[in-house]
Amino acid sequence: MGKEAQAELDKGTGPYYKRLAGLLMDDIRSGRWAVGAALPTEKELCDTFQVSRHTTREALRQLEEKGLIARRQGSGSTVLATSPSVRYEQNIQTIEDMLHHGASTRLHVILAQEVGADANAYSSQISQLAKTPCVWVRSIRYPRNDARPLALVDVYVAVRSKRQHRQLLNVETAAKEIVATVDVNKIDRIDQHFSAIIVGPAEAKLLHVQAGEAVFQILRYYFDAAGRLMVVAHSLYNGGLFTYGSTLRRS
Amino acid sequence: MGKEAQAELDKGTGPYYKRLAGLLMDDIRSGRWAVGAALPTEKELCDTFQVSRHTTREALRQLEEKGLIARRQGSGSTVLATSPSVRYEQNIQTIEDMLHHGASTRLHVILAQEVGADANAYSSQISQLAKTPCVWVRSIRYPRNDARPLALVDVYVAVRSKRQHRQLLNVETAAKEIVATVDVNKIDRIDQHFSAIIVGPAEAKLLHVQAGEAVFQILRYYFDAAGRLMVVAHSLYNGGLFTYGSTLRRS
DNA sequence: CCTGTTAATTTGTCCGAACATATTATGAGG
DNA sequence: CCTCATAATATGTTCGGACAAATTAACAGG
Repeated sequence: MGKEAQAELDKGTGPYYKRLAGLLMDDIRSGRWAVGAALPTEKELCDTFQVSRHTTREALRQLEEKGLIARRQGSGSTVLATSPSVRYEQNIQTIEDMLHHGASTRLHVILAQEVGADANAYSSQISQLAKTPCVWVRSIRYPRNDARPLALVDVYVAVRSKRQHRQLLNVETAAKEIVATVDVNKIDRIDQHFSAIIVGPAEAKLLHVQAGEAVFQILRYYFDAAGRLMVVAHSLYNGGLFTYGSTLRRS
Repeated sequence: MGKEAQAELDKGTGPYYKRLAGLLMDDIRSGRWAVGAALPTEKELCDTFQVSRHTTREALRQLEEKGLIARRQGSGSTVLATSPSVRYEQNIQTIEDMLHHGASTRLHVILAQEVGADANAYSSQISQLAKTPCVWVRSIRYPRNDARPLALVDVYVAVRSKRQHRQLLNVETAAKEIVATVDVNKIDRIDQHFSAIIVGPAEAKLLHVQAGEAVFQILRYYFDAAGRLMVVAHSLYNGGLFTYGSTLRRS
């Protein structure tokens, strides 16, 4: 029985574990094992292909890295997908990096207060999803060497500690506290929504643009590893001064 | 000499290879080995920490996966970075996925022609960067069940084969050919630029919106694995009908 | 001094074995 | 029939050894 399988491996080129991984990928793609179904055990693969457990495990590791299978100690391996998902990744060191705000801009907090769940859609989402009080911090972002406002940023933070609460309500320390909350090391997932809208009169005044101008709106939801909504950030960028750029690389 | 190092390992908890990986990460972060410098060889690590080569290799594999070191057969391991870069990734199956255009929209090509390097900024970039002829395909994207145009899409394709050239210049087949060119399996990097602008009269007419409305502009550059610019796509979305959303996950 | 060959070094691949740990199946007892 | 302890199963961790393949260092010859 294992004779033919072993011959199959010998046909290929390169390391055995890669050949085995390739064969298993072909089998998965062709539907030999459905998504959710169990793969043969390591021992069975060893016997079938006449290779050591080390080689088998190395092959399975390849499949795992490609996101094709999941392995569970004591249980076995199951098929997750029939073809490797193509992933593009964004490399960032800080959230500020992502927003392209480094030392080149400065943030001026103009308002920091606690809001109820009925204040607006964002605060209600925070209150409902995070089940904590919500603090609203409004600030204006200016480019360095330019007096014209770059963006109006409304941040809604789910308060998780007394200290955080105190820092957020202080106009002097709110910005720093937000950056600490939206630390890359704490944030697991970011949902982003980009759109173009015509600015309303109130926001236009704050952005120093004429009502009826185009503004670039970014709405971001920050979640931690536990899936808890930490922060909602609503930014309105002066359309003429700002474009958002990002690079996605295949991983 | 190795006694203290071994004791260091025994202090921790969990598998040895993880402890060793942790110790090495600490050392790298603290600058014990500068970026670009060589790590101790596997044998040296084995002797120092009194573990088998398998354990050492597993630890080094962890560092490699985090992008902290590079390993080269015959040469050794060198430090790439002092701290793991935080990476957020976007999972997509097709580029259409990324654009949130599935079966829910249809594309109508209205123009397909070859353009010179002097036609506009995009075609000149194509011609200069890709050093090939450039075909310009203009199309309108409609939502299903809606006659109002969703977007005006100008695509500039670097022509790389006679067949591709023929397909692109045919209004019937251009769309399909573009999708084939911008296949996820061929595209290695995507540069994106988002902005909000006030639509000009010509584009407004095509989008069936009033001049002076806000439109959402996305400019995308698609590069293949060799770093060659394959396609430039310039999209103008009806601001009222479209928002672009994406989810970034930590990897 | 430069060059091409050889030897030493270093990581990559592969095998065999053993025990640890998590999960699942079994079965006795209520 | 349900529950809980036990056994069987499967992956995880770790050791030891051996050879392959790539790189680098040493060296002899021109």
